[in-house]
Amino acid sequence: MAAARNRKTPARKAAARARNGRERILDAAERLFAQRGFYGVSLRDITQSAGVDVALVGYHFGGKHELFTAVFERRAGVLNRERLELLEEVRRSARPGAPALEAIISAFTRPLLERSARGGAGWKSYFALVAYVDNSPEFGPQLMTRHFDPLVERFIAVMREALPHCPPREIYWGYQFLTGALTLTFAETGRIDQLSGGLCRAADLDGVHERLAPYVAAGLRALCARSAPAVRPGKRLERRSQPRR
Amino acid sequence: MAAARNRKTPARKAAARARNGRERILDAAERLFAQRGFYGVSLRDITQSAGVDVALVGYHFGGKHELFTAVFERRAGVLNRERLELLEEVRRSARPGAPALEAIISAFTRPLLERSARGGAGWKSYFALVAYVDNSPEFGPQLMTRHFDPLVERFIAVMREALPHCPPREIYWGYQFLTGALTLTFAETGRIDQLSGGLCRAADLDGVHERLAPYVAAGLRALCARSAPAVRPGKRLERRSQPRR
DNA sequence: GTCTATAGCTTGATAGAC
DNA sequence: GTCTATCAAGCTATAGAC
Repeated sequence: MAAARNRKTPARKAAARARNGRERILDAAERLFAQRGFYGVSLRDITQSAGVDVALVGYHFGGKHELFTAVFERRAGVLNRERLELLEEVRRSARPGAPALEAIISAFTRPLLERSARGGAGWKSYFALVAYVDNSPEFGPQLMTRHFDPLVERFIAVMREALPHCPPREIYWGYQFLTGALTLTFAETGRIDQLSGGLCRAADLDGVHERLAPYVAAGLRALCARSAPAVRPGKRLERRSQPRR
Repeated sequence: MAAARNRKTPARKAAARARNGRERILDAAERLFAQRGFYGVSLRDITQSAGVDVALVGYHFGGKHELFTAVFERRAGVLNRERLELLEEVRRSARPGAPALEAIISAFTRPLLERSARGGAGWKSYFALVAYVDNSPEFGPQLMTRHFDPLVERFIAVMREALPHCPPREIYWGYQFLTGALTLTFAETGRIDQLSGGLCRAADLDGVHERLAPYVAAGLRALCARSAPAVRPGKRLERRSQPRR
């Protein structure tokens, strides 16, 4: 046990091989689930693509559902840690005031778009899978809620600081519109390429990143203004002064 | 042939039964495909739920893929006709100027949200199915493009009239964000209910309707302002005058 | 138009050898 | 940890009776 630290003992070799087998199944599953959803892929498709035997899925994960969950969980932690750090950084550098809405939204989206653009094929697939899950009545409520909502709550809390006079309800709606726009982007169906005659490319995630924050920030401000007209200092607010029609 | 107009001849009875069988398959397929996607549902699930035999699918539609397409096509026509009418109405009442952005967006979304809210269970399922298809790398590019993009092009053309100084590229991106927000809304996964602690309800489509147009309009204007700073009359535009940082 | 019956595959899971 | 072998169940599609 004390002998070789950096030589591959049989135990270490076995462990390495195990990790490889397991990871290769996860990689293949990630890619295929992202393309055709949970039911559109068989365990045989996955293990064949991974170059291992079907029975390994049972050994490593239990069953198909557990494999799906494992794929979804694998990258969620890394992602959320970074996003939380970024959020705290944005808060710190804005002190003692509240951060700008654009900075908050950018901290929310940048780690995702950055990885989808330059993190490699695995990350690209992962986000397409998130798009699938987020829009699925079957998996969305369970998986998104469990793995992303704790983080989302933090972001929304900071958004409320940035929009102190805005009813929280408006911020939740604004967040839902944001996440819808974001997940459709991740799906990268290429529809916008065709629609725009090549003027926009679905794969241009940098383009999305620079546009999404101003778009969403302006949208949120419009929702707030709509439900809580700005109170001008020095003038007491007049309620119910809107025209009837 | 000339005899009974309002009595059910054998031929009429058979035709009625046929339409019922066919329509019942379509209804059941619509509901189930919306819940679990194309691969998550078997023809047996569908025909059992419709109370007919599996073989009828082959007779009426050919195969599973054709059934899926038929479900998707069935309501697209009605929808697009109404939306086009609404768009023309909005244009007419704005003449000789261009319509307000909010009015254009509302004409785009209202027929959808209205039917999803009050059109019955079939329509509700249909829009959840659209959410599935729009986010699917497999079906989206084909079905959305074919059945909705011709209409979308009309809407975008009018948006360009409403934003004459905005680069078309920005309008396409703005549209993609709109459609992402809209389709996630249709999926009605209930995630926002839980996230907001009941403050917002996914099923509150009237709430979405009144918020989506101002949100998207403000977002679009922000995108335009960003790339083409407003030219104030009486002052020639200064290009590249933005601060470096 | 509708059903029965069935052909021919593929599916997820698992017992057991190595 | 990995594979071989096998299972019962479910799948789509279709030929043919009514």
